[in-house]
Amino acid sequence: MSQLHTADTRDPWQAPPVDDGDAERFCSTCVFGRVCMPQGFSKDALNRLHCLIEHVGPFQAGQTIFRINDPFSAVFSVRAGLVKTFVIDDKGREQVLGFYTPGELIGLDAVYPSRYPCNAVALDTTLLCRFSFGAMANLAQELPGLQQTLFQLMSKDISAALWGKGDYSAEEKFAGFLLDWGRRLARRGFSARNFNLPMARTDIASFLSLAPETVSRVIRKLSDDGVARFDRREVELLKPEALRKLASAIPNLGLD
Amino acid sequence: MSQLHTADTRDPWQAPPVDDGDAERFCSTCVFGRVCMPQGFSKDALNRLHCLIEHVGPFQAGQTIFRINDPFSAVFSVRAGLVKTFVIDDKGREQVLGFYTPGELIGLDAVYPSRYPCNAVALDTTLLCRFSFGAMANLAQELPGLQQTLFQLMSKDISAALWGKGDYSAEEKFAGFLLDWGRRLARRGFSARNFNLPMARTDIASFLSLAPETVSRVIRKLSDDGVARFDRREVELLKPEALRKLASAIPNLGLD
DNA sequence: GTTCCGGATTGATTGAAGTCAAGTAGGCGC
DNA sequence: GCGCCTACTTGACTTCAATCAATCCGGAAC
Repeated sequence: MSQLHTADTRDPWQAPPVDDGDAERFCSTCVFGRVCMPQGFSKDALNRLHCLIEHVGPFQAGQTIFRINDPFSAVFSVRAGLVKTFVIDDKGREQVLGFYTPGELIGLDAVYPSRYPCNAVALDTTLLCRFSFGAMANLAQELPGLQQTLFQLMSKDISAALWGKGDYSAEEKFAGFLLDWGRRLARRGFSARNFNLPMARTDIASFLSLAPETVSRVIRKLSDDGVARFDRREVELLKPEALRKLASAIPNLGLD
Repeated sequence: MSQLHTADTRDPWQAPPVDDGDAERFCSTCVFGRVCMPQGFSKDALNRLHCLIEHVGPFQAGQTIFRINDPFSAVFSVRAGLVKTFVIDDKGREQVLGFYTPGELIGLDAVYPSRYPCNAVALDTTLLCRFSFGAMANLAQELPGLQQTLFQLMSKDISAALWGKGDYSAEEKFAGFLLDWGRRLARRGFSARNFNLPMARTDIASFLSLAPETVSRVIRKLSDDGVARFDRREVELLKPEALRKLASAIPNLGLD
């Protein structure tokens, strides 16, 4: 593939590393923020750390970041955009495992089998930071803080994976999803009341193990009840308390 | 509480550390086996490692090992017996999160919040190894192999937590559960065809997000179809292939 | 503007599993 | 042995969400 394509269609993996001076803007909300940003680590360590981080992208909506069974070598932090991970079951139906918004980390579940256990695709124009896991682990050998960060991130992912286990009504699941999404955006300084649900209804439905029609009906019901206002993919939570009450059936498993 | 009770009712936490020379028997199947057993580590490291491992128990069936929100300091490896972890939702209903059979590790999901995110109780007379996580992490700082083991175990737990996510029929879920349980027993050298399901039907039901009645009916159906034979809690898989076909709907997410 | 298309919504019907209620069977203490 | 208690099973009925089928709507291309 030629390098002379437009920026939008070139192979995202071939994009040159960029230093666009946006560390403040992006890295401050990244889960690795405290690792990458110059505080607490020696200049030497930081230099080595920066050598093992690579900016990749942009990926356009629909482009694959990794495929199930690809050999594992790196985890990815979302800098901008949106990523979903999913598997395909034996009947060809897609099961969405997670959505990743800027600041969140993808791929820690691939460490053990040394292969990615799922597929990851961009749902929107997406920029990523690629962290070589082997190099990270080596560095963690010398930096207790980094080791601890990795342990914590992985531990958190266990709890996150357990989220929603149990049989809950469609309304409870969706309420929990809305609140969770708002909370994650709020971490980056956005409103937790007024936000965008940038993924397709079908993907939300798959993630919650519901039919798209059911999601539609739940949205209708929440609108009718005045609990939230939906306009296309925009959401405004009018009665967060009502949502919290609905979602309270779902245990939180140590997620903040 | 007096130390003069019978062995069976004394506080399990007060049991003195034992060196019953059973390392070969128990530790060889433990997930930490290669860590605890003298291979690849210096004598010094091993001594320090053994200092941070404590044998606890026996816990009798029904006894609590830790409670949700207890401050986290250690992970536990099951030496003998059976443990279940669970949370209680806001309506007082129990959601079982996992069962742990000898050789398996409990508590890695507690690292991040530094509190246990669930309860753990013994379902049978249970012996545990208690590993101080802080001490482990310190040691991992010097032993790359130990650090890698911890990363792998945590990564595996992420995939394990994701198991069964998706909407599957009661029969598919139960078939997957049977095969998974057999596989885990097989790791310890037991038969994967002929084994015991030592937990209550209610607990299996909760784990699979089914009603106990539904589990009963699925068992009945599998019996009628000649797929497996059930006698009380004993199981014999007569047509493992049929089970595998049923369970094939559930993606395996990198579990062996 | 008009057309086309895919995602989203709505309605009608079905079906799998939950609930409720009753009955059975082991295991244990006496 | 007997009774009791708990776990499990079975049957009848209900319900929530899936499925099937028909629109609807908004955005992109022309």
